[in-house]
Amino acid sequence: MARTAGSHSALTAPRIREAALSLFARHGYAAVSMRQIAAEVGVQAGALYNYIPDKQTLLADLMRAHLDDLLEARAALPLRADPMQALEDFTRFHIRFHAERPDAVFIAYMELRNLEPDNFAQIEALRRRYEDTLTAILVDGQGTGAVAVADPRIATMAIIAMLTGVNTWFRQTGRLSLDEIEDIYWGMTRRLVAA
Amino acid sequence: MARTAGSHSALTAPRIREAALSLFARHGYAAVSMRQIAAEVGVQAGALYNYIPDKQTLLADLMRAHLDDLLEARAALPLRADPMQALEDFTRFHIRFHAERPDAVFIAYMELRNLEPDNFAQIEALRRRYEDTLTAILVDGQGTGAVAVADPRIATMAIIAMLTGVNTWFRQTGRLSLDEIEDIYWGMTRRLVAA
DNA sequence: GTCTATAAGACGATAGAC
DNA sequence: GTCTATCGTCTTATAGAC
Repeated sequence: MARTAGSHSALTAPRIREAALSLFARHGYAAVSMRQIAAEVGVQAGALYNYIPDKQTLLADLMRAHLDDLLEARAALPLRADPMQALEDFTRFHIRFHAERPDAVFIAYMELRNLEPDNFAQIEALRRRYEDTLTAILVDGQGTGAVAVADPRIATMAIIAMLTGVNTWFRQTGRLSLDEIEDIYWGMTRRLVAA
Repeated sequence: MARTAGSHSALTAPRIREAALSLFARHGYAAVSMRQIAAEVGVQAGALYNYIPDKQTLLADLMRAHLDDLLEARAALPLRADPMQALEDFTRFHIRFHAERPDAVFIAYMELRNLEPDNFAQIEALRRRYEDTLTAILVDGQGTGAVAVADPRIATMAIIAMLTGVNTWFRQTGRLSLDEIEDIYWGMTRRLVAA
């Protein structure tokens, strides 16, 4: 990890973000020092300030980048016309996307309270936009009669909490593959909302 | 909040726990200083050490007390013989118990990573015992034919994540009462597992 | 662009007076 | 049982050499 002095900006910036993501997820934003991040990258603490204005901005940028990725990946997914097909696509996409980046997911949820008000409002707005894509599918399904839920907004929160919960126990080396997990959760989601 | 000197042990100990619970939930264990807790209680920082050996023990005790409460309250609930009735009781109990103590619930989940290994193992064992009471209901229901799930352990994690998720958005002043929320979630849980 | 050195202050925890 | 005072260490962030 030791580095020699010189110009490395193109490499150092993403390495700082990776180190911070991993350390924040493992120990929490408040418990991680700039010195720890610098040590992981292989520079001295002062050098970090060539890339980030301060620790708070680093955290907010990591969270914003994660939610931007999520919304972009979601938007790239073709939206099938049949509501139950659209819901299946959402379910599988959500599980897979979140399983692939557990550190970012963990931080985006756990460190909300460490955001200053402006940053908090921005991040929450992005999260809400993602939730709304699921609510839209459920409302559409109610229109066609394929979906029957007491309250689409509550069902949205329930489904997202259920699916994101996979991250609390999923390990690549576990007894179930991600494909199998997707199948099981799609089965539960389908029954949860089907008319 | 100012206090005069003297003997207050019977009052001070629970006040320290309440202050720590509230501050840890709001800002996170690592971000809260002993001086902040002391200020909330109305004593100087040094005085806290008449009641707690150190900050880590304070955190572990709060989490253990919460899970002990949870297991005790669950055990006090009569277990109805019919699996779907037992599941309804579990669903309503879980939502109500968790909605009544959001700070403790938040801490018990968010601060696991700040526990030293011994404390972590203890807390996780308690949590697992609680989860197992739900798995037992589902397995029982599979036996009678009332329940059909692909995997009782996965269904357990899915249901608990879904129900605990209420705490991320529920506010006493919101548009739905806790009774209404219980009804909606019981409807979703029932459909999720019903044969 | 990274280094060393440092400013200015907060941290957990303890000692001894009362 | 709580106070004041303090120890030794750590913190974020900056300044100036190279």
